[in-house]
Amino acid sequence: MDYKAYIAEKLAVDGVSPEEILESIAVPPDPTLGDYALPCFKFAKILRKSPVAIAEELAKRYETDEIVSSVSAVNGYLNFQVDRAGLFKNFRESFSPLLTEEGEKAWTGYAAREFTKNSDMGAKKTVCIDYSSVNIAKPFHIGHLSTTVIGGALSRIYRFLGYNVVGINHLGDYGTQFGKLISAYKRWGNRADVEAGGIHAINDLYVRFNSEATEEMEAEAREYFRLIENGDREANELFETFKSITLAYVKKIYDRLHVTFDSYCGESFYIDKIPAVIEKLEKKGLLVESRGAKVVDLEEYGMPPFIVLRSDGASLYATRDLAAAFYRKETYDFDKCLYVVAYQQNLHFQQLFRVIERMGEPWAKDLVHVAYGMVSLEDGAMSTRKGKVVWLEDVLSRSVEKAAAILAEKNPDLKDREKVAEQVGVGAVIFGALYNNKIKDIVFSYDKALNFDGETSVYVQYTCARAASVLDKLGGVPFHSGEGAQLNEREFALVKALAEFPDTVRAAAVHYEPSMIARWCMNAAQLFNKFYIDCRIVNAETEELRSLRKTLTHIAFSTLKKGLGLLGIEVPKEM
RNA sequence: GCGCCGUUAGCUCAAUUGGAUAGAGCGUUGGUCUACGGAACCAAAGGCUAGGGAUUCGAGUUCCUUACGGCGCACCA
Repeated sequence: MDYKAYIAEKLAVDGVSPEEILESIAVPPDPTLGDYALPCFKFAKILRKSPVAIAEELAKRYETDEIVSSVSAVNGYLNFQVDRAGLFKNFRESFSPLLTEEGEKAWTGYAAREFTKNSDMGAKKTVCIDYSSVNIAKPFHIGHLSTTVIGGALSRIYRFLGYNVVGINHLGDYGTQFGKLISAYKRWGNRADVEAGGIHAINDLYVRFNSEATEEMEAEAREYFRLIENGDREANELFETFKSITLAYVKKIYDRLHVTFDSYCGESFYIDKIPAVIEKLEKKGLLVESRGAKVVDLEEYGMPPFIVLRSDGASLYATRDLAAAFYRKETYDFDKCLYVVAYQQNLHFQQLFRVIERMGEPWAKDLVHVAYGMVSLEDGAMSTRKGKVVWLEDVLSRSVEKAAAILAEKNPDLKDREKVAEQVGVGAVIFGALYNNKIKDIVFSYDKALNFDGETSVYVQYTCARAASVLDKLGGVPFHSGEGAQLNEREFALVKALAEFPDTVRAAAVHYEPSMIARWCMNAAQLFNKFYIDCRIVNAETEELRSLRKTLTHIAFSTLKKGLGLLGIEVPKEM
């Protein structure tokens, strides 16, 4: 039920289009004013009457019914009160798949009726999401968290909306740093140490190379990189070893964060696809020589030139991104391609998109840089070389340890304690990374990352555990039919918040902003707790009330669980 | 120097396309347990939305400007 559309349909203002009326309908800040409102100020000029008079006149003309129960004019606003029984009926109807099916099946049914129809989103459209994009031979530090969890959340959100999602991990697997690594390995490393020490042993070799490198060693590194490129067997075997160690390592982290990828095509994958792109650029006459390099001029956009080939003829990161964009368009025929990369690279992506636009590709408009803020430490920027770095695995394990300790104290008899500690501890880290607008910079501190108080996933999970516990006790109580329900303030507020779930999911997708879902979870959980404190559920005064509240509790539990699930956070039944 | 982004309560942050009295959490102070999980709930205090100007019936939100902070600006990724 779209209340705004329903209200707008019954309103007519001379000289104002129905669309404009619909667009103007808003939600009042204070629910006691009404559920929806039409500000009449902008009509004043057209009608040459005061907004107050217009609102009063419209109020007089509007006929209330079983859907909109009352209308009032207040200070130039036309306020509408929705009939509560009717609201509950609609609410119950839209969430009905959750009452008849279980688990994923229920949500498939829900998505089919809520998202797929009457919408230009979803259905059969493909969205590519480039995120996480780890570097081979480098451990996962706290700076990689945002792209991974934002990208992971967007993947789930778009999939829920009915899109075909292609998650791409654009591996950093190409460049002279791998020559350096091989050089360092040959100098100081051996197979046994690397296999035992894993990714950190490899990283140590790389760090050592950088701190001790001489002219001669640099030359050697360049030679090793050349060997990799030319297909030298030993060099490539070594590289593959480093790659497989890295992938096995990040896989464990991805499992804990609940993110998955459909493609691990990294930079090296695009090397042989570069010539075709260069040719295309040349055909369009876009490639010009400047200071020995081949560039695309972007002066008309007020941007520095986009360097395609270095003066020695080698490709750059940007070249590979260009080739990757074409490859993805050809392979997946995406409707949208997202790059979840820190705002540091704003200019790079603006340039990339403009170059593709200048090449005459209409899909240039479908490329989106989903930029997010940077992470620093309390004493300044992170630096791998100076050892000023926070590894994600340490953050996760400390958070899980803390969760385990609290569980041991609060719920010593809990079964699956380890599993629950993992869900709570990892959840808190993910939620912390997704709760604020993504563009905000983050100063990392363990205090904040491991915070379980206040606006955290732990609060939402606890809310769910309470709800689940109540639902257990309600066993055979049937769900409410939806007819003639009387709602008190607490119930009404909760219903309204839960009913906003689909709009929130859509908005999160439109704005590429998972925090909107995190905020929704928090708000809904708060309202559930208020409801829970004030309203008896198991021992409700009447059968009717008991089934009404069970229905509310069930939908609240399921939706909160789904909301957190979209963010990559699991919900234990008990904690 | 040029460009992009940010600045909201003591702290960390919210605030649909411009809408009514700018909201949460943490911290502080004071309350609520013989009802379903106190990791909870209720209440109080706390604001010239960085400064100035403009547009508008109306601006935290749009435009201009200043300050402060972050990021970027030719062969790194």
